[in-house]
Amino acid sequence: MRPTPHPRLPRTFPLMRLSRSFIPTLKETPAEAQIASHRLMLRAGLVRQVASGIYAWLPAGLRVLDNIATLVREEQAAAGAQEMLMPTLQSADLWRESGRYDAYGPEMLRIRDRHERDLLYAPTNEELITDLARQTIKSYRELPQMLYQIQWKFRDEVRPRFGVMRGREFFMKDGYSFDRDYESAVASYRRMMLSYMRTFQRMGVRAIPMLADTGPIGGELSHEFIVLAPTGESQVFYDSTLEELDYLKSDFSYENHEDLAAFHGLINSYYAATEEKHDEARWEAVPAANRRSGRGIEVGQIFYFGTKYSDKMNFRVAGHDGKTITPEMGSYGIGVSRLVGAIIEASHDEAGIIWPAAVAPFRAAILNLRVGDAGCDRVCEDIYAKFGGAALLDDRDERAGGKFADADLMGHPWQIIVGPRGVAAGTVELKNRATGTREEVSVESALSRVL
RNA sequence: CGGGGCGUAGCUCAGCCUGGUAGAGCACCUGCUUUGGGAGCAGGGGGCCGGAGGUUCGAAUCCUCUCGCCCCGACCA
Repeated sequence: MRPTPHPRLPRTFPLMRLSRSFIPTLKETPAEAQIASHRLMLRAGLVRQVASGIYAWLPAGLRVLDNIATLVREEQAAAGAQEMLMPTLQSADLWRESGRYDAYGPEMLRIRDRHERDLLYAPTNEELITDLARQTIKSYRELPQMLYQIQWKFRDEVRPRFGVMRGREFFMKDGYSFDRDYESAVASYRRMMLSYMRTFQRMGVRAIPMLADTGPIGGELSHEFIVLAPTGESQVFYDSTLEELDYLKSDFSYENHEDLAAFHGLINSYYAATEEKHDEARWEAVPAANRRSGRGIEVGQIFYFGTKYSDKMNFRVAGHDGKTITPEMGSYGIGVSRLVGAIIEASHDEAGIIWPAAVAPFRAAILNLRVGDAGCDRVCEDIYAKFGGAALLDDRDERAGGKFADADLMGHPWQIIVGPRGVAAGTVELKNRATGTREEVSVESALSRVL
């Protein structure tokens, strides 16, 4: 049988038979993992730690990473952002221009090549993107521009922890806007914010936008997007209405400035703040039933920073009247690898992960409870072929209990359980991981429910 | 970077105090029995006891140094 591409994945995977797969699940919890998502990622065979804060992504984990990245790409495209790819290793000279080479501190990983030139492993890319923009963009008529990449970054954290959520190497979408003036920059900012809300909603997590500290620039043009997780870096407070808003059904247009302003106003009309910006008086004004508080992990952040980099790096273009103007910039991040951990923190139980369908490595697991039984094998292969790579077939010569436990652990949204009893009756059992519901259904009905 | 802890089989750990040449459970391999929520019996493979140096007739065990990992704090896309 020829490999079939996963319908949603940019990568082509081979068919996934568990008996032939590299998905090393662990019955026991590795000693180094303390929190749920870290434990479950190791146990479900998604990642293996290579060094402190650095992980190898195994086949199932890579699928999740890809699914998240695909959702990000689709929503970035919808908002008009263009994807590109920047190098991880960069010359220190660019960073000396902005002054950040010295300002950044020991979190920046510095490297020296054979010619004794200073390099660094980029933790973010304002310098590089500004350099590319200034080489190319000469007129206000070439603005606005919205560019992004999804690339590995490195921050040499003093103390990496919580697995992939606070690692040193991380996979992140970083985007940058260039605009001719403040008004246009604000529209770019709001456009990204709307795109973020749609992106997170499609992933099956509710990331709450919170006003972040904007430093000397001020205004309401920096937000952090936070998912509740016990291991979060800050205490957060918000109005639960922010969990209910449906941005996918809303018809805010990316092109219409009034729509964008209305959207921004809607978000800011509900209370949401981290510990540092918490305001007791405003909190008291939130209806008691709507108050939500807890630890929160940041999965995205956006900010407008005006001409901070364009000015320092001498990025100028010709304006409408022929005079020189300095483009206004913003930057926009989504922690793709961090989201894998954050989603698990938000969606798991005693038995394992509960994947939201949009990011699950496999839509379903097909459990063959009696490998070698002609009927079971035939039904399983039939179902499996129809999934075209989107399902995982557990064809291992294992006991039923072990298959159930692994399927629960790996968190597939659906389990299609094929046993001799059902096969004789022409049915399979369909289990929903999230609700735990199991029902006897025909093969056709199982397929139509899951596919 | 301050404080604490841990490195022994793929995983979880015992052994270390009181030195005598390496263990358990799970996993893995073979056979038989079993077969719908991590089976049973029998047999088997697998460890430079993180690394280096020292003390000793003898070191997983004692001493020194070193590397790695984890936890608390400060920090944190």
